[in-house]
Amino acid sequence: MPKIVDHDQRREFIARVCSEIIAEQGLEQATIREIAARTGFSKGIIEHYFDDKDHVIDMALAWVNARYERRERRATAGLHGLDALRARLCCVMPLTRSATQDWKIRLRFWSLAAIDADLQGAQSERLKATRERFEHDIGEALALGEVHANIDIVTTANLLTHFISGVCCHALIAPAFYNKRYLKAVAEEVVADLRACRGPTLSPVKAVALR
Amino acid sequence: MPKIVDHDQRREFIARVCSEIIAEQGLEQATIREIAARTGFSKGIIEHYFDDKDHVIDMALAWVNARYERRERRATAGLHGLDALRARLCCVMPLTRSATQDWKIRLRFWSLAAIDADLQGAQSERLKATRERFEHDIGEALALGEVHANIDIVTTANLLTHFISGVCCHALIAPAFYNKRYLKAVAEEVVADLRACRGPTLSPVKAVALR
Amino acid sequence: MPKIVDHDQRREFIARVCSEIIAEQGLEQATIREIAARTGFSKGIIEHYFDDKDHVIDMALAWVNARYERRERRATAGLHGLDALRARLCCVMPLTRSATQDWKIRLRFWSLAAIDADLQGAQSERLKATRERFEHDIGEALALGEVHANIDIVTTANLLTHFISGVCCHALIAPAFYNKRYLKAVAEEVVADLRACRGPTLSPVKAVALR
Amino acid sequence: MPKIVDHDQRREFIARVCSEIIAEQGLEQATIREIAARTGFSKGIIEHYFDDKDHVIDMALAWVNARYERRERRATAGLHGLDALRARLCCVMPLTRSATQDWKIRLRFWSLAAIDADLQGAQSERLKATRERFEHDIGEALALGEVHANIDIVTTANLLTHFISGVCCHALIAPAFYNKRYLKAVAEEVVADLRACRGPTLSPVKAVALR
DNA sequence: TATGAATGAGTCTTCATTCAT
DNA sequence: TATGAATGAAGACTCATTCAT
Repeated sequence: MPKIVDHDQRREFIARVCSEIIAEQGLEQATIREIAARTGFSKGIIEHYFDDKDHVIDMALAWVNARYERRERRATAGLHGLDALRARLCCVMPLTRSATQDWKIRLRFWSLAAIDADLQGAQSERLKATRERFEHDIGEALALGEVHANIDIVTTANLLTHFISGVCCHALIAPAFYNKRYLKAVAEEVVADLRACRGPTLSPVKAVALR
Repeated sequence: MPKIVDHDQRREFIARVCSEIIAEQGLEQATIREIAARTGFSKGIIEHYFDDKDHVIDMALAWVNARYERRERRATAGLHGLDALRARLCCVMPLTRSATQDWKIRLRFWSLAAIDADLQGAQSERLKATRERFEHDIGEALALGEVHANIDIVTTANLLTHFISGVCCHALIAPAFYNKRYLKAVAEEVVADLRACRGPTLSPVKAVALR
Repeated sequence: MPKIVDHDQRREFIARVCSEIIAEQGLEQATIREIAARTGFSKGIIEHYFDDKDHVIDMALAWVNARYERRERRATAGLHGLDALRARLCCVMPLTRSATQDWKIRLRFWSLAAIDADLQGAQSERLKATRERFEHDIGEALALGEVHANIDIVTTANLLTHFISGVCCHALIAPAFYNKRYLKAVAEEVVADLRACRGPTLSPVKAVALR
Repeated sequence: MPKIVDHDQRREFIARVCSEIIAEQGLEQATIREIAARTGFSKGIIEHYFDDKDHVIDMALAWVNARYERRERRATAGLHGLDALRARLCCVMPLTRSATQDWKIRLRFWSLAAIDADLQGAQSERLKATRERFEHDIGEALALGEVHANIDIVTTANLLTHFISGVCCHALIAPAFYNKRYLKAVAEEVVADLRACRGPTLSPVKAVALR
């Protein structure tokens, strides 16, 4: 019998390494050669566990998504309403190495989906899922009386996703300016504004605190 | 006697064609061969006018930016305050073919800048310039008494850039959901909210109109 | 105590599967991987029973030849003279799935032997064996008085092999034109011509029947 | 201006070299690398003149066919009837280096067509063209009174192609036995038999001469 | 006996770049 | 000024083979 190898585990390892390459060096640098070099395997072994390169990339993307969801579940466990929302925002924002990697990868696939309609479905789904988690939190907040009774949950969640995506993108391309302190303050203010029943973002009048 | 050729004009032409390739087929498809094919020039001519491929890409990006600024100047000419802001928002949003191309290209370079610190400077600068134009509009709006006297101009402009970047990204990757009607409504509501002195986005209470 | 395995039986099985791959997909598709997949064995098992891939191919060819001879023996059992010859012709012609497979494989090895003198010996031998079986039939026909007394057995057999090889090749590459009906008619006419003591093929004068 | 290169001439050169590789080493050895090595060009230059490898192979095959037709036209120029037929037979048979190369290549493509219906069309056409040239010769022979008035031209030509293909195949795989002397004798006898109005092959009674 | 993990050579292809003309 | 001929490196992928278990 040959060496016993857990295929799923081995695939997950390779997918993880691949995701790191994508995050650090870009999708184009995630070549079979580079993946082999960083995993310590030979080139041929990649084909042994995957159908082809696309399969590796797909698995890498899936692994990143799974890691994110695991992290988010852990971060929001036991929390409800605006507390859960705050945790969720902090989890998605590039405040940790993992979350930053996520955004680097996400941005690359967004840029692909923007020019390839075939890829829009998956990204669209993920966007929708994020919005629905926000809706869930806001719905709970409404039930808990944390936000104004007339709040429009779906629209608020939608606007929230826009705002968060934007600030995260900006944090990636101008990290010196939109640093972690800034992101945390944004998250806090978003929640505070929702609590004050104004909207999913900062009030321009009292937003001085952010600067 | 050599043929008289307007270097700048020819470079601009090549840069424009290159930008179209990037927007339509992606940065990776913007090969010397493809650029030569679509310009009708020979391969050698490309590097005759440019140092190397990177130079062509850089010029293409510069050309796109220049085109955008020209378009924005024209759209906001003669306008002030919130009127100028509204025009500016509609100009940046992917409501036209040009603006959509801009975003496809922008997203690709954002995804590059996210993993390459050397590229962040330029993107950061452009982000700052956008914010400052928003600040300019809001400042005028303040002077005109269109917005609340206590508004924090810089922060408001910042948040506005986040929000707009996010909604535009989403419009690119889920164009069926975040379509032009949606974008226009968002622009209108943003301006209305500012006028109502609440913030750079929709009020969750009355946001029903968007759905 | 190791599992008891009939080596020869297993080798024959693998060789047979290999021959099917060659006939259906071509020699180049007869890879270790494909053989393993279609036998249900692991890749390693193949070389456990064979020295290397060439060995498998050789055995596959031998198996095909053995199958053919078995079939021919059965088809001609109890027959003599021109009756045996007719049966032999019908047996070698691509009238059945097996015989068609034989020719597909034969043609491939002919094309190899044509450029590799090392392979000509085996093919030459097989050609000679076929000719000798034809000689045997014609010799019997002569003894039975079925053909002209002055017939040159060796030459007639030789010409017969040429003719049959040619028509079979053509049937393989233009099966719509040279179909089974055509082949059967050819076989009948060949025998009839021999009986009429003219030669191993059709008389051009009365050959209308074939059309 | 770059070095002036006649593309067609360069392509023909490469195609010819490719056809030589196929004839000498086999279709599988006709790799880009080998073609580059034997032409003296770098690998990339092949792509410069051809779309891809298949294009090279196609051109090589076309070149071989064109060379054959040129040779046949030259060999039969000014000849008619059985004289033309004799010349044609001697031209197609592997009596020269070129004709032998033709058959090595032909055999390989026959072996491909045998398992790939998509390739049968072209081979079928070529077979038909050969048969029609034979028909033409026999038709002339008929008009000249060289053959029996009742001869069935189409069938005779068909049988002739079968016979010739067979003997040529055999000459390729058993060249020691079916050597040039043998082939020439076969050609002579075929013509003699036709003239004697028996059939497109040797009479078994007097065929002793061949041995 | 049997498995399949692992390797590395070889395939086609694409591409940026150099340079002679 | 302009062309495109030519090169070589790097990409994904396939495969026979070796070998530890």
